[in-house]
Amino acid sequence: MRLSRYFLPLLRDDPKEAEIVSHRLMLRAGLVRQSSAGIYSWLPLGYRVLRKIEQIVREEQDRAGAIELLMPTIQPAELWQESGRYDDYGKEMLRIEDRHERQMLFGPTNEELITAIFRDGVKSYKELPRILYHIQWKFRDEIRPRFGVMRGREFLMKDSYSFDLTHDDARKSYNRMFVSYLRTFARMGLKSIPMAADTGPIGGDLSHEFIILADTGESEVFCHRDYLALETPGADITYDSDLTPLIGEWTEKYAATSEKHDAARFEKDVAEGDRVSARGIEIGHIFFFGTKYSEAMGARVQGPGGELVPVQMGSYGIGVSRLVGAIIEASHDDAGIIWPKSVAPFDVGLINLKSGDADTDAACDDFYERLKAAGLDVLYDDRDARAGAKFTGMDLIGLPWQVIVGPKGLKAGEIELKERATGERLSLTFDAVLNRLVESAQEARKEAA
RNA sequence: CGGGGCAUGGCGCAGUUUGGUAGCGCACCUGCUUUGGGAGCAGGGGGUCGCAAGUUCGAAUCUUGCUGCCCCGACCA
Repeated sequence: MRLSRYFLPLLRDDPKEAEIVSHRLMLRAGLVRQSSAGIYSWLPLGYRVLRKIEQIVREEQDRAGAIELLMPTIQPAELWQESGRYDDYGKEMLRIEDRHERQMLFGPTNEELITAIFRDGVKSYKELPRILYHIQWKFRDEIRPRFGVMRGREFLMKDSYSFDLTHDDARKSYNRMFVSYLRTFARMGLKSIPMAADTGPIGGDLSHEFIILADTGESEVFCHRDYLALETPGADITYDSDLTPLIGEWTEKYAATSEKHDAARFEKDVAEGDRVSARGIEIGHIFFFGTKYSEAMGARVQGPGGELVPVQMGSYGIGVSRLVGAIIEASHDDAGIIWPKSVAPFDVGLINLKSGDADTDAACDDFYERLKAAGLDVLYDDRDARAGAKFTGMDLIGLPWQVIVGPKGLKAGEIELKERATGERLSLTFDAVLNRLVESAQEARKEAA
């Protein structure tokens, strides 16, 4: 993409409403614009990141055996009256009346709708287990939206729902999602820690929040230091195998959010030097809630003995749009964002240091085509702007690699390759730069596979 | 929802105390000179000062009401 033809409104100054770093950088780097409190438009660059994150989530859901579908944003009130949550949910639910004066709502979550779909489609235990998921916009009319997309009112969420015949089977589904979450976040360069959590209005008795540590996190969290060094399961994980030992490894030591925190136990079970108390950002939350909805809504199947039993259910959420902010919180410096390669909006930024100079233009145009032909996503800064402005802008938007082409280097047949994360700059030939970038892309693909 | 604050061009701000017809920096447009980490000079475009009512010869400025947004707290992917 040529920057001269792109839509990338950068801000030089910090907008005053943005308090935390991810929010500031998202506005400055032209990722989002606020529409109203807690509601954002995703500008082209931000939308690219959002889609990359969404795709990783999707791939790891699919790998874990979940099946994608798509439910609507607008739901009928009756379903929620069936489950009893129409009244329970309170003002956080945006209620809407259609032209026939029918009560509707903008879905804050989808347990009711998915339970209704499942109940109407599945009658036998032979069709279990199933995990269904979708990635769809949700609306929760938060009392106080803040922190940009981290606590918006409208947000993109991946929500999965598991259906099983028995409690034991349901636990297996829970474990699948547990492991897939570890992998999902690791692929985005995030070190997530599963923590015992409250179930809140979703209900149920088994729940983990997936937390990344960050000073700007909304909640206080406590855990054993060992979790920070635990290795994420690889792509070769077999979801059909017994995941219990793996789950054990990730849950045996102390880890809890403030709601579930037990200071006495923390001090007893964890040696002083191993105690981590920090702030954290919740990026995923999984629940097992048994028959809470299937009972209320009559989602029953026939078991092997012909008996009619309510299905055992769980639900599993990932805040996709929140992750954009969370990743920036975890990966930035004074100059701007540092995107992990897996979610970067473009693989590489190509900087023409002297637009208008025939030789430099020709070299850049040619290399731009070569990079694209090699399968790389390139943002080519071909604007007629000064070098300094281009450097600053490119650092701000945080693409993993920068290729810097100017008349001085060209005389020696060399261009520069700069790695955003380390700041390391190398003078290399065009071919060497191309090779390195292709290698980097291949490595990234290998990590994903 | 309780407490606090803000609203003036795309962004950041001054002007409001003491009413006189809107200004600065950046960004944007034109030209010239520049050109490897946010250039210089000159010229230029863009704002019914959040909305409404009131006071006044005259309101960004005073009064009243409303709205939007931000921050702290309780609640939440």
